[in-house]
Amino acid sequence: MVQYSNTALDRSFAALSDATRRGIIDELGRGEASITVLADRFGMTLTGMKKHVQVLERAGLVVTRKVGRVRSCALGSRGLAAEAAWIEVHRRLFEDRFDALDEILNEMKQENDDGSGN
Amino acid sequence: MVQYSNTALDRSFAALSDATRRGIIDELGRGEASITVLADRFGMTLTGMKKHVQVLERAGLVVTRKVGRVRSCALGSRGLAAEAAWIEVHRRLFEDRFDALDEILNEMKQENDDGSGN
DNA sequence: TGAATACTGAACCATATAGTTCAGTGTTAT
DNA sequence: ATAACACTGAACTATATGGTTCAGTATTCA
Repeated sequence: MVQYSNTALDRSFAALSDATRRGIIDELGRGEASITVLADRFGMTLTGMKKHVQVLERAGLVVTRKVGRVRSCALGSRGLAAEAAWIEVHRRLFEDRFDALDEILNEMKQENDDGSGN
Repeated sequence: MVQYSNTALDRSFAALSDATRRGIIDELGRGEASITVLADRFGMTLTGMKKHVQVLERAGLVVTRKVGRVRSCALGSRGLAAEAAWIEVHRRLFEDRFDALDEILNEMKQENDDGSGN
C-alpha cells in the first residue's frame, strides 16, 4: 500500500483547475492589479474575486499586499517550476507507454509478415 | 469583461489536484492495472477507487475497458501535452515578471549609485 | 467632518470531492 | 449449479468550491 501526499501540488493544481483563476494569472502576467480591477475584468463581485485570489495565494502562485485601502495582487516568486517538473516527468510516462505499445504492435506485425501463421 | 472557459484544462488540472490520482498515473506508467489492484495499492475500497478512475477518465488522462469481470485501466493516448503547454507558457509569464522586477531594482540601484541624492 | 472607495467577514446556496457501506449484477472456476 | 470474484450503483457523510448578498471597517479625498 502506497502512501502519497503533496499538499503543495494538491493546492496548485486545484488552483489551476478553474478558468477564472487561470485568467487571473494571465492578467497578473501583464502587471499588478487590485481586487476591484480583477473583479471588474471577470464580471464578478469583490467577495467572489477575493476568494479566487485567496485560493491562488494559498497555492503560492500569487502574493498580495495591502497598500492603503487597496490590495495589490501579483504573481508569486515561486512560479510554476514544481508543477512543470511533475508534468514533464509524467508526460514521459505516457509517451513510454505508447512507445511500448508501438513495439508490441510492430512485433505482432512482424509475426504476421513472416508467414509462420502462428 | 473577459470570458474564459476551457473545460478540458479544468478537468485535467482538477484530476491532478489529488495525490491518489497522481499516484494512479505513476502506477499506470508501469503498466495496465485493474480497479482491484489499484484499490489494494492505495488502501481504498473498490468503490472509492472506481470514482478516482472515473475522474481521470473524464479528464481524458486514463482509458479503461472491461475484459470479462475485470476493468483494465491504462494511461490515455491524449497524454499531458495540453497541460504542459499551458504551464510552459505561463511559467514564462512568471519569469518575465521577475525579470521586470530585476530591471526596476537595477534602475533604483543605479539612481542610488550616481550620487544625485534624489 | 463626512462621503465615497476598497476591501472584508459572515451567512447562505448549489454542486463537486473523497470517502464510506450495503446490496446488487455479471463472470469465472469448480 | 454454485461459490467466489470483480465490479457497479445508490445512498449517505463531511468538506471544499464558486458564487451570491448584506453589513460592516478602514482609507482617502473634498
